[in-house]
Amino acid sequence: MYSKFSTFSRIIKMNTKQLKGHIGQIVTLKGWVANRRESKTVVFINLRDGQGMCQCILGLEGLGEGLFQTAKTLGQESSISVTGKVVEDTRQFGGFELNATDLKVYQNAKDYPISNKEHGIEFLIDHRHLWIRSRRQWAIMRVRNCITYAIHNFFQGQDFVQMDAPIFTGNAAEGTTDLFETDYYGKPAYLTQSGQLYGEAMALAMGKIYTFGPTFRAEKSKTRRHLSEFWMIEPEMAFCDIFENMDTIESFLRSVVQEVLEKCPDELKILNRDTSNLETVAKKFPRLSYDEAVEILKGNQDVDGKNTLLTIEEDIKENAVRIIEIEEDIAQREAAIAAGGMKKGAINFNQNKIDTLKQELKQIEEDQRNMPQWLESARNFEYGNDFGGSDETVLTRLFDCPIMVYDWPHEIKAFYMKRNPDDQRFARGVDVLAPEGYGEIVGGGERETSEEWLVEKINEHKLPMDVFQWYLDLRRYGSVPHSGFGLGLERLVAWICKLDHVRETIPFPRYYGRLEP
RNA sequence: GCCUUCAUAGCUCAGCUGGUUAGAGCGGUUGACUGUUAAUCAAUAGGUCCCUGGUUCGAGUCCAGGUGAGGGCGCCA
Repeated sequence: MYSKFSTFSRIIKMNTKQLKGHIGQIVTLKGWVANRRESKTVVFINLRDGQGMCQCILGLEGLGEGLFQTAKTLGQESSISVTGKVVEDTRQFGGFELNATDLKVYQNAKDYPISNKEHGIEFLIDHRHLWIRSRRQWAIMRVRNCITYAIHNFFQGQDFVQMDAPIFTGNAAEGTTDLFETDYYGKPAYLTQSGQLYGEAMALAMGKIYTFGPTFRAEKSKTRRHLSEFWMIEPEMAFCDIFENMDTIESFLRSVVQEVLEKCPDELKILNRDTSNLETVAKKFPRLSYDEAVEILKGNQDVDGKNTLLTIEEDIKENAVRIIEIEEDIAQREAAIAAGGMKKGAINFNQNKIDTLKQELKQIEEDQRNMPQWLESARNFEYGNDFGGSDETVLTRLFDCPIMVYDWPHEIKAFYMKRNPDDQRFARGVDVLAPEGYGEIVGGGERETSEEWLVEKINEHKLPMDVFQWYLDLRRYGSVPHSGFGLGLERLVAWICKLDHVRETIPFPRYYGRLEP
């Protein structure tokens, strides 16, 4: 309010999140036209400014003839500034609207490509630079931001030191996955697939550390769970065994989810997220050994009186019933439209309903094609193998919160995993599987401490010994029990927002075949 | 790499066992309407039916190959 220009002092610049407490005052909002409707003497504009939304009433009376005519021509996503009086209106998103007395147009945009109608994924991804402006994407990006903040919050609050691991690496560390090769001053270098080995070194320097950085994998995966470039959080803790590690993972995930629930209720509402499926993180996460998990997966052991295979079979039957329902619904609506005599508004409504139903139908039909294969895979699961994506979905079907699977056959885990001293068949790895079909969001474990064992494993995996000499130094000088894990940020965002694809969790996704925009 | 589904207007989709001039809704444009939430109502413009070849009197529709996309498996977070 401090201004030597008394004539300007009554006008306050602010964003749409700050309107509360300014009812009756004249304020200025700057933003973009998200939507516009008009009648003879009034134009309604949904103004978005990145913080939120506010409906602005641009009336002939308040603006005068000239500005009112301008307001009528504004296209979607025009950039404007509106001055007016703040009025409470509980019907509006945010609870307020602005009665305009002045309008400034930065640019009158024409033919904005993304309409309020539904679009296909290919079109939207091609327009990702604009798509991120839309309501749903706005909500996702804000949840992602909240999650990022909550992650730092958790670790910083527990005296972890954040470190940045190198992105260029000289060797394919774990040897398994396909890496992106680049030219590094004439030598081949690879984009990192994990900062873990460097994290271990840093943990022995700092006690507790976490990395938060990009990760690159050149896997030609075409699934809703994979990206070529994604962000991973990798904590590493000295003097920590697998059970303390699991305790940390559990309180970490619980803390992040609860912070999102607390800080992003509006965003989760926009996403139609049923938050009761997130509140379950308050419960103790079930911890299953690999052996137990296999028994449940194969249907030999029930959980709370429910059987995995029978439950999936029931899901398939329910889907079949739903398909018939949808087909009948569509047929009825199409017949009603074809019969004629329907008002245009009613036709429009039914047409939209048909579109939505068809979308749902496509999705269910796809599930129906895939689910029998999942059942087959679960039934024929061979003890000793790693779980596949579908096995994770089948296994987690019976749980409503994340579960932890630990003590895996050592042959299928990375060379640096510690053997269970009580049973040499197993390595002390742990995977966290999210509910609702999201699968593995965390992979981690306790690390091998013995130089001798590590050398044996490196040879067994046929990895080049020379590049691991620095890593073996960590076992030569003050080796201690230590553990850590890796969390896939995008998979966590996808689960918390309940998205059907990780590509919506990151501003500009990079995945097989996609490099633009 | 394997399996599977698909490609028609700017967008989302119909188009049946091959048959005259290619259909709807949304969006665009023009007009009507004091309060709308993807407003409503009327009029109007808008097409290389992904590409190449084949079958046929006749192909958006059938067949073969190609290209592009969605999804599942493998691999993984």
